[in-house]
Amino acid sequence: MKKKVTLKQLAKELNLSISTVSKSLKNDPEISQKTIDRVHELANFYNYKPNPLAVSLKSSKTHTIGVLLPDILNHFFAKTLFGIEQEATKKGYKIVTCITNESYKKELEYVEMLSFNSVDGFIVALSQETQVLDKVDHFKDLVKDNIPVVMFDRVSEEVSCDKVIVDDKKAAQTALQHLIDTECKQLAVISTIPALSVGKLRLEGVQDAMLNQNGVTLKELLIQDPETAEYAIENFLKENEIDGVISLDETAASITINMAKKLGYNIPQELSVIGFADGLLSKHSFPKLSSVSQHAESLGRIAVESLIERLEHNDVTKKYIPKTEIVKTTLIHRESTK
Amino acid sequence: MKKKVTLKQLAKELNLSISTVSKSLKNDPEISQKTIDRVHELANFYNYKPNPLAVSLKSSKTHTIGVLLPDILNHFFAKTLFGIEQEATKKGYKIVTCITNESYKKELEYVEMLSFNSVDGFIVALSQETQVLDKVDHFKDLVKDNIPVVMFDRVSEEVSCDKVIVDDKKAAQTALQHLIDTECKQLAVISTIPALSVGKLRLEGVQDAMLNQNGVTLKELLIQDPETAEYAIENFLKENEIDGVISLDETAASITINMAKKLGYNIPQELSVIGFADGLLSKHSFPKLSSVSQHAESLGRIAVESLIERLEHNDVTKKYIPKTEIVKTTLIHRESTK
DNA sequence: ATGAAAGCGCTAACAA
DNA sequence: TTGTTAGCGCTTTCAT
Repeated sequence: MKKKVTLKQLAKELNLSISTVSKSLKNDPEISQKTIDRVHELANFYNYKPNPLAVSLKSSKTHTIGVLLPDILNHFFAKTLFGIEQEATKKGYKIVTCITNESYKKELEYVEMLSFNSVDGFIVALSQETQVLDKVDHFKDLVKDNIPVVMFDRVSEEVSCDKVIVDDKKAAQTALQHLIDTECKQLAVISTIPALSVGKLRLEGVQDAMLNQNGVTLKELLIQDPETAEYAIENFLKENEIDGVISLDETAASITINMAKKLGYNIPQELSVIGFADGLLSKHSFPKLSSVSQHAESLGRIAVESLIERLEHNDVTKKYIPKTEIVKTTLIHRESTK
Repeated sequence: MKKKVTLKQLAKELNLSISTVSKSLKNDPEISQKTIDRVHELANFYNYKPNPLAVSLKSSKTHTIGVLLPDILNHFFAKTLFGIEQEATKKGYKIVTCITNESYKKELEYVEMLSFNSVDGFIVALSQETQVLDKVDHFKDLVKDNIPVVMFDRVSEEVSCDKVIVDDKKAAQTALQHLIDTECKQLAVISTIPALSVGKLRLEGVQDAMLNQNGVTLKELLIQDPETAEYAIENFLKENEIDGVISLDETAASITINMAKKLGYNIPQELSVIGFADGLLSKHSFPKLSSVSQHAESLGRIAVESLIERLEHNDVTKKYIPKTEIVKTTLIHRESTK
């Protein structure tokens, strides 16, 4: 850690007291312009910057945000992190990034570690295990202690905090409708994330969209263990006559395309595929995947905005009313649908 | 930021002085066992944890590492971050992640921002712009100020610090040899990263490997602007008779496979493709890409180990001798080569 | 065996 | 207009 000029040294060199220097640096009107100028000159000369540790210790603010991500190798969360980092930097905040690796225990540990004087607030996407076990007391505690939390994408109903989500249900409906509009009749929905909140919502959306359809059938393939996805999808395609697939996650989408090609399907003429994907796979698959974009970067940006809003303008006298922002999805028509 | 029990409060409740409590918590032998026990009991009861800000202010150590990454959307760096985060957490360090977005200016700003009392050391992969401009004074300054820096993957010769790299040159040779061993005669090397240090090394490796070959030809396609890659590669494949491609980066590899299929090539029977790739694309392409794995996670882990070694055991009396670790690559034979 | 006091660098109420 | 002082929470030296 680099040691630098302190107020003390400036004060000594200028024959002033520390507090005068401190005030001058803030252009306090009770200091004479002449002194202010002298101080600024020397401060610039030494490239003085206040020691953030001391400022934090004094003010009980770290200007740091704790970011909890389930999986950085997932392109969606990588994009999200990108958005978070950009926006946080722009607003003068640092971020401490923690990767929970889908583990409840790690998530808990990180929250405990950071909540003690390390960060001003949290931005979180819940780990899979946390969602499955539905144990969110660690976040409830934060809220109780008045530490702002913003959840995004993978959220929990039970925690009363700001949330930023995508309208997964509606997006799934739109995607399914797109298949139907392009003359697909024998549909299938494939998911490798049936346990996640977003996975459930998307599935619901698909099921809802089927309610008012005539002459269209829907089969479901829900895969619990992603390791077995390739095998499961290949078999599924062999054993069922399908002309349109909606994949609820990027892995499912990518494997579906590849297996379909392997089995000799012509895409999209014989089989349309549409997927939820914000990643590279949709762009680099062949044919390129038509997909529902979740605007990951925006999600991250908005999460930061909400958090900083709470951090800097939270009126303690008022009742805390959590708000949920819903980011619109976009249907991107590429080459895998008609 | 959560406020918690302080030494002061414990001291008051126990009718002891602050310093006695502090010492007890450290099991200082000059304190009676009885007192030590009393203190520990109350401390546990309140789940006391020392305020990291105060400790840092006092010790001039933050136990935080600044991580500078050019691009988090690049799967290689995401993996690298994963390794860094894991190892750092294991060793009790936090990381502050900054994404330079391949920009020299952002890199410079981040270094300035973090080097003042925010982090103990840096782990860096240089931004593309920094490498192109070859402006690395900001890192030289850090080294001069005795702030440990570890560079990985994208490194600079001019900065005398620890480095962790992959033997890109040798890896490229091995990859090319693999093509030759499997009867490819009309080779091509394709790159979308000719400006990066790693891009250059890999190209050199390929060129070197050609020196002793008979009856084998090599064509080169170096693409400066990734946006044009698709078009460039498609044309290149149309206009040249090629039976083996080595792609120096994942984008090139993925596009090559897709364009080749589009043009009706049978992979790997008519055209073998091997690439540098640590990402999803190699696993999700079809056929699956044979590739050189760079062991991104290990790279990250080793970088953290080196840095912490410097941080905690650096003997200031000794001369600083920077060391470079070379991580072995592995050839992963999947389906795109014979 | 325990405690007082100084100091890390800063802010801010109060004094001069 | 400038300076003194106390305090944020902790460590550590030096009394007691």
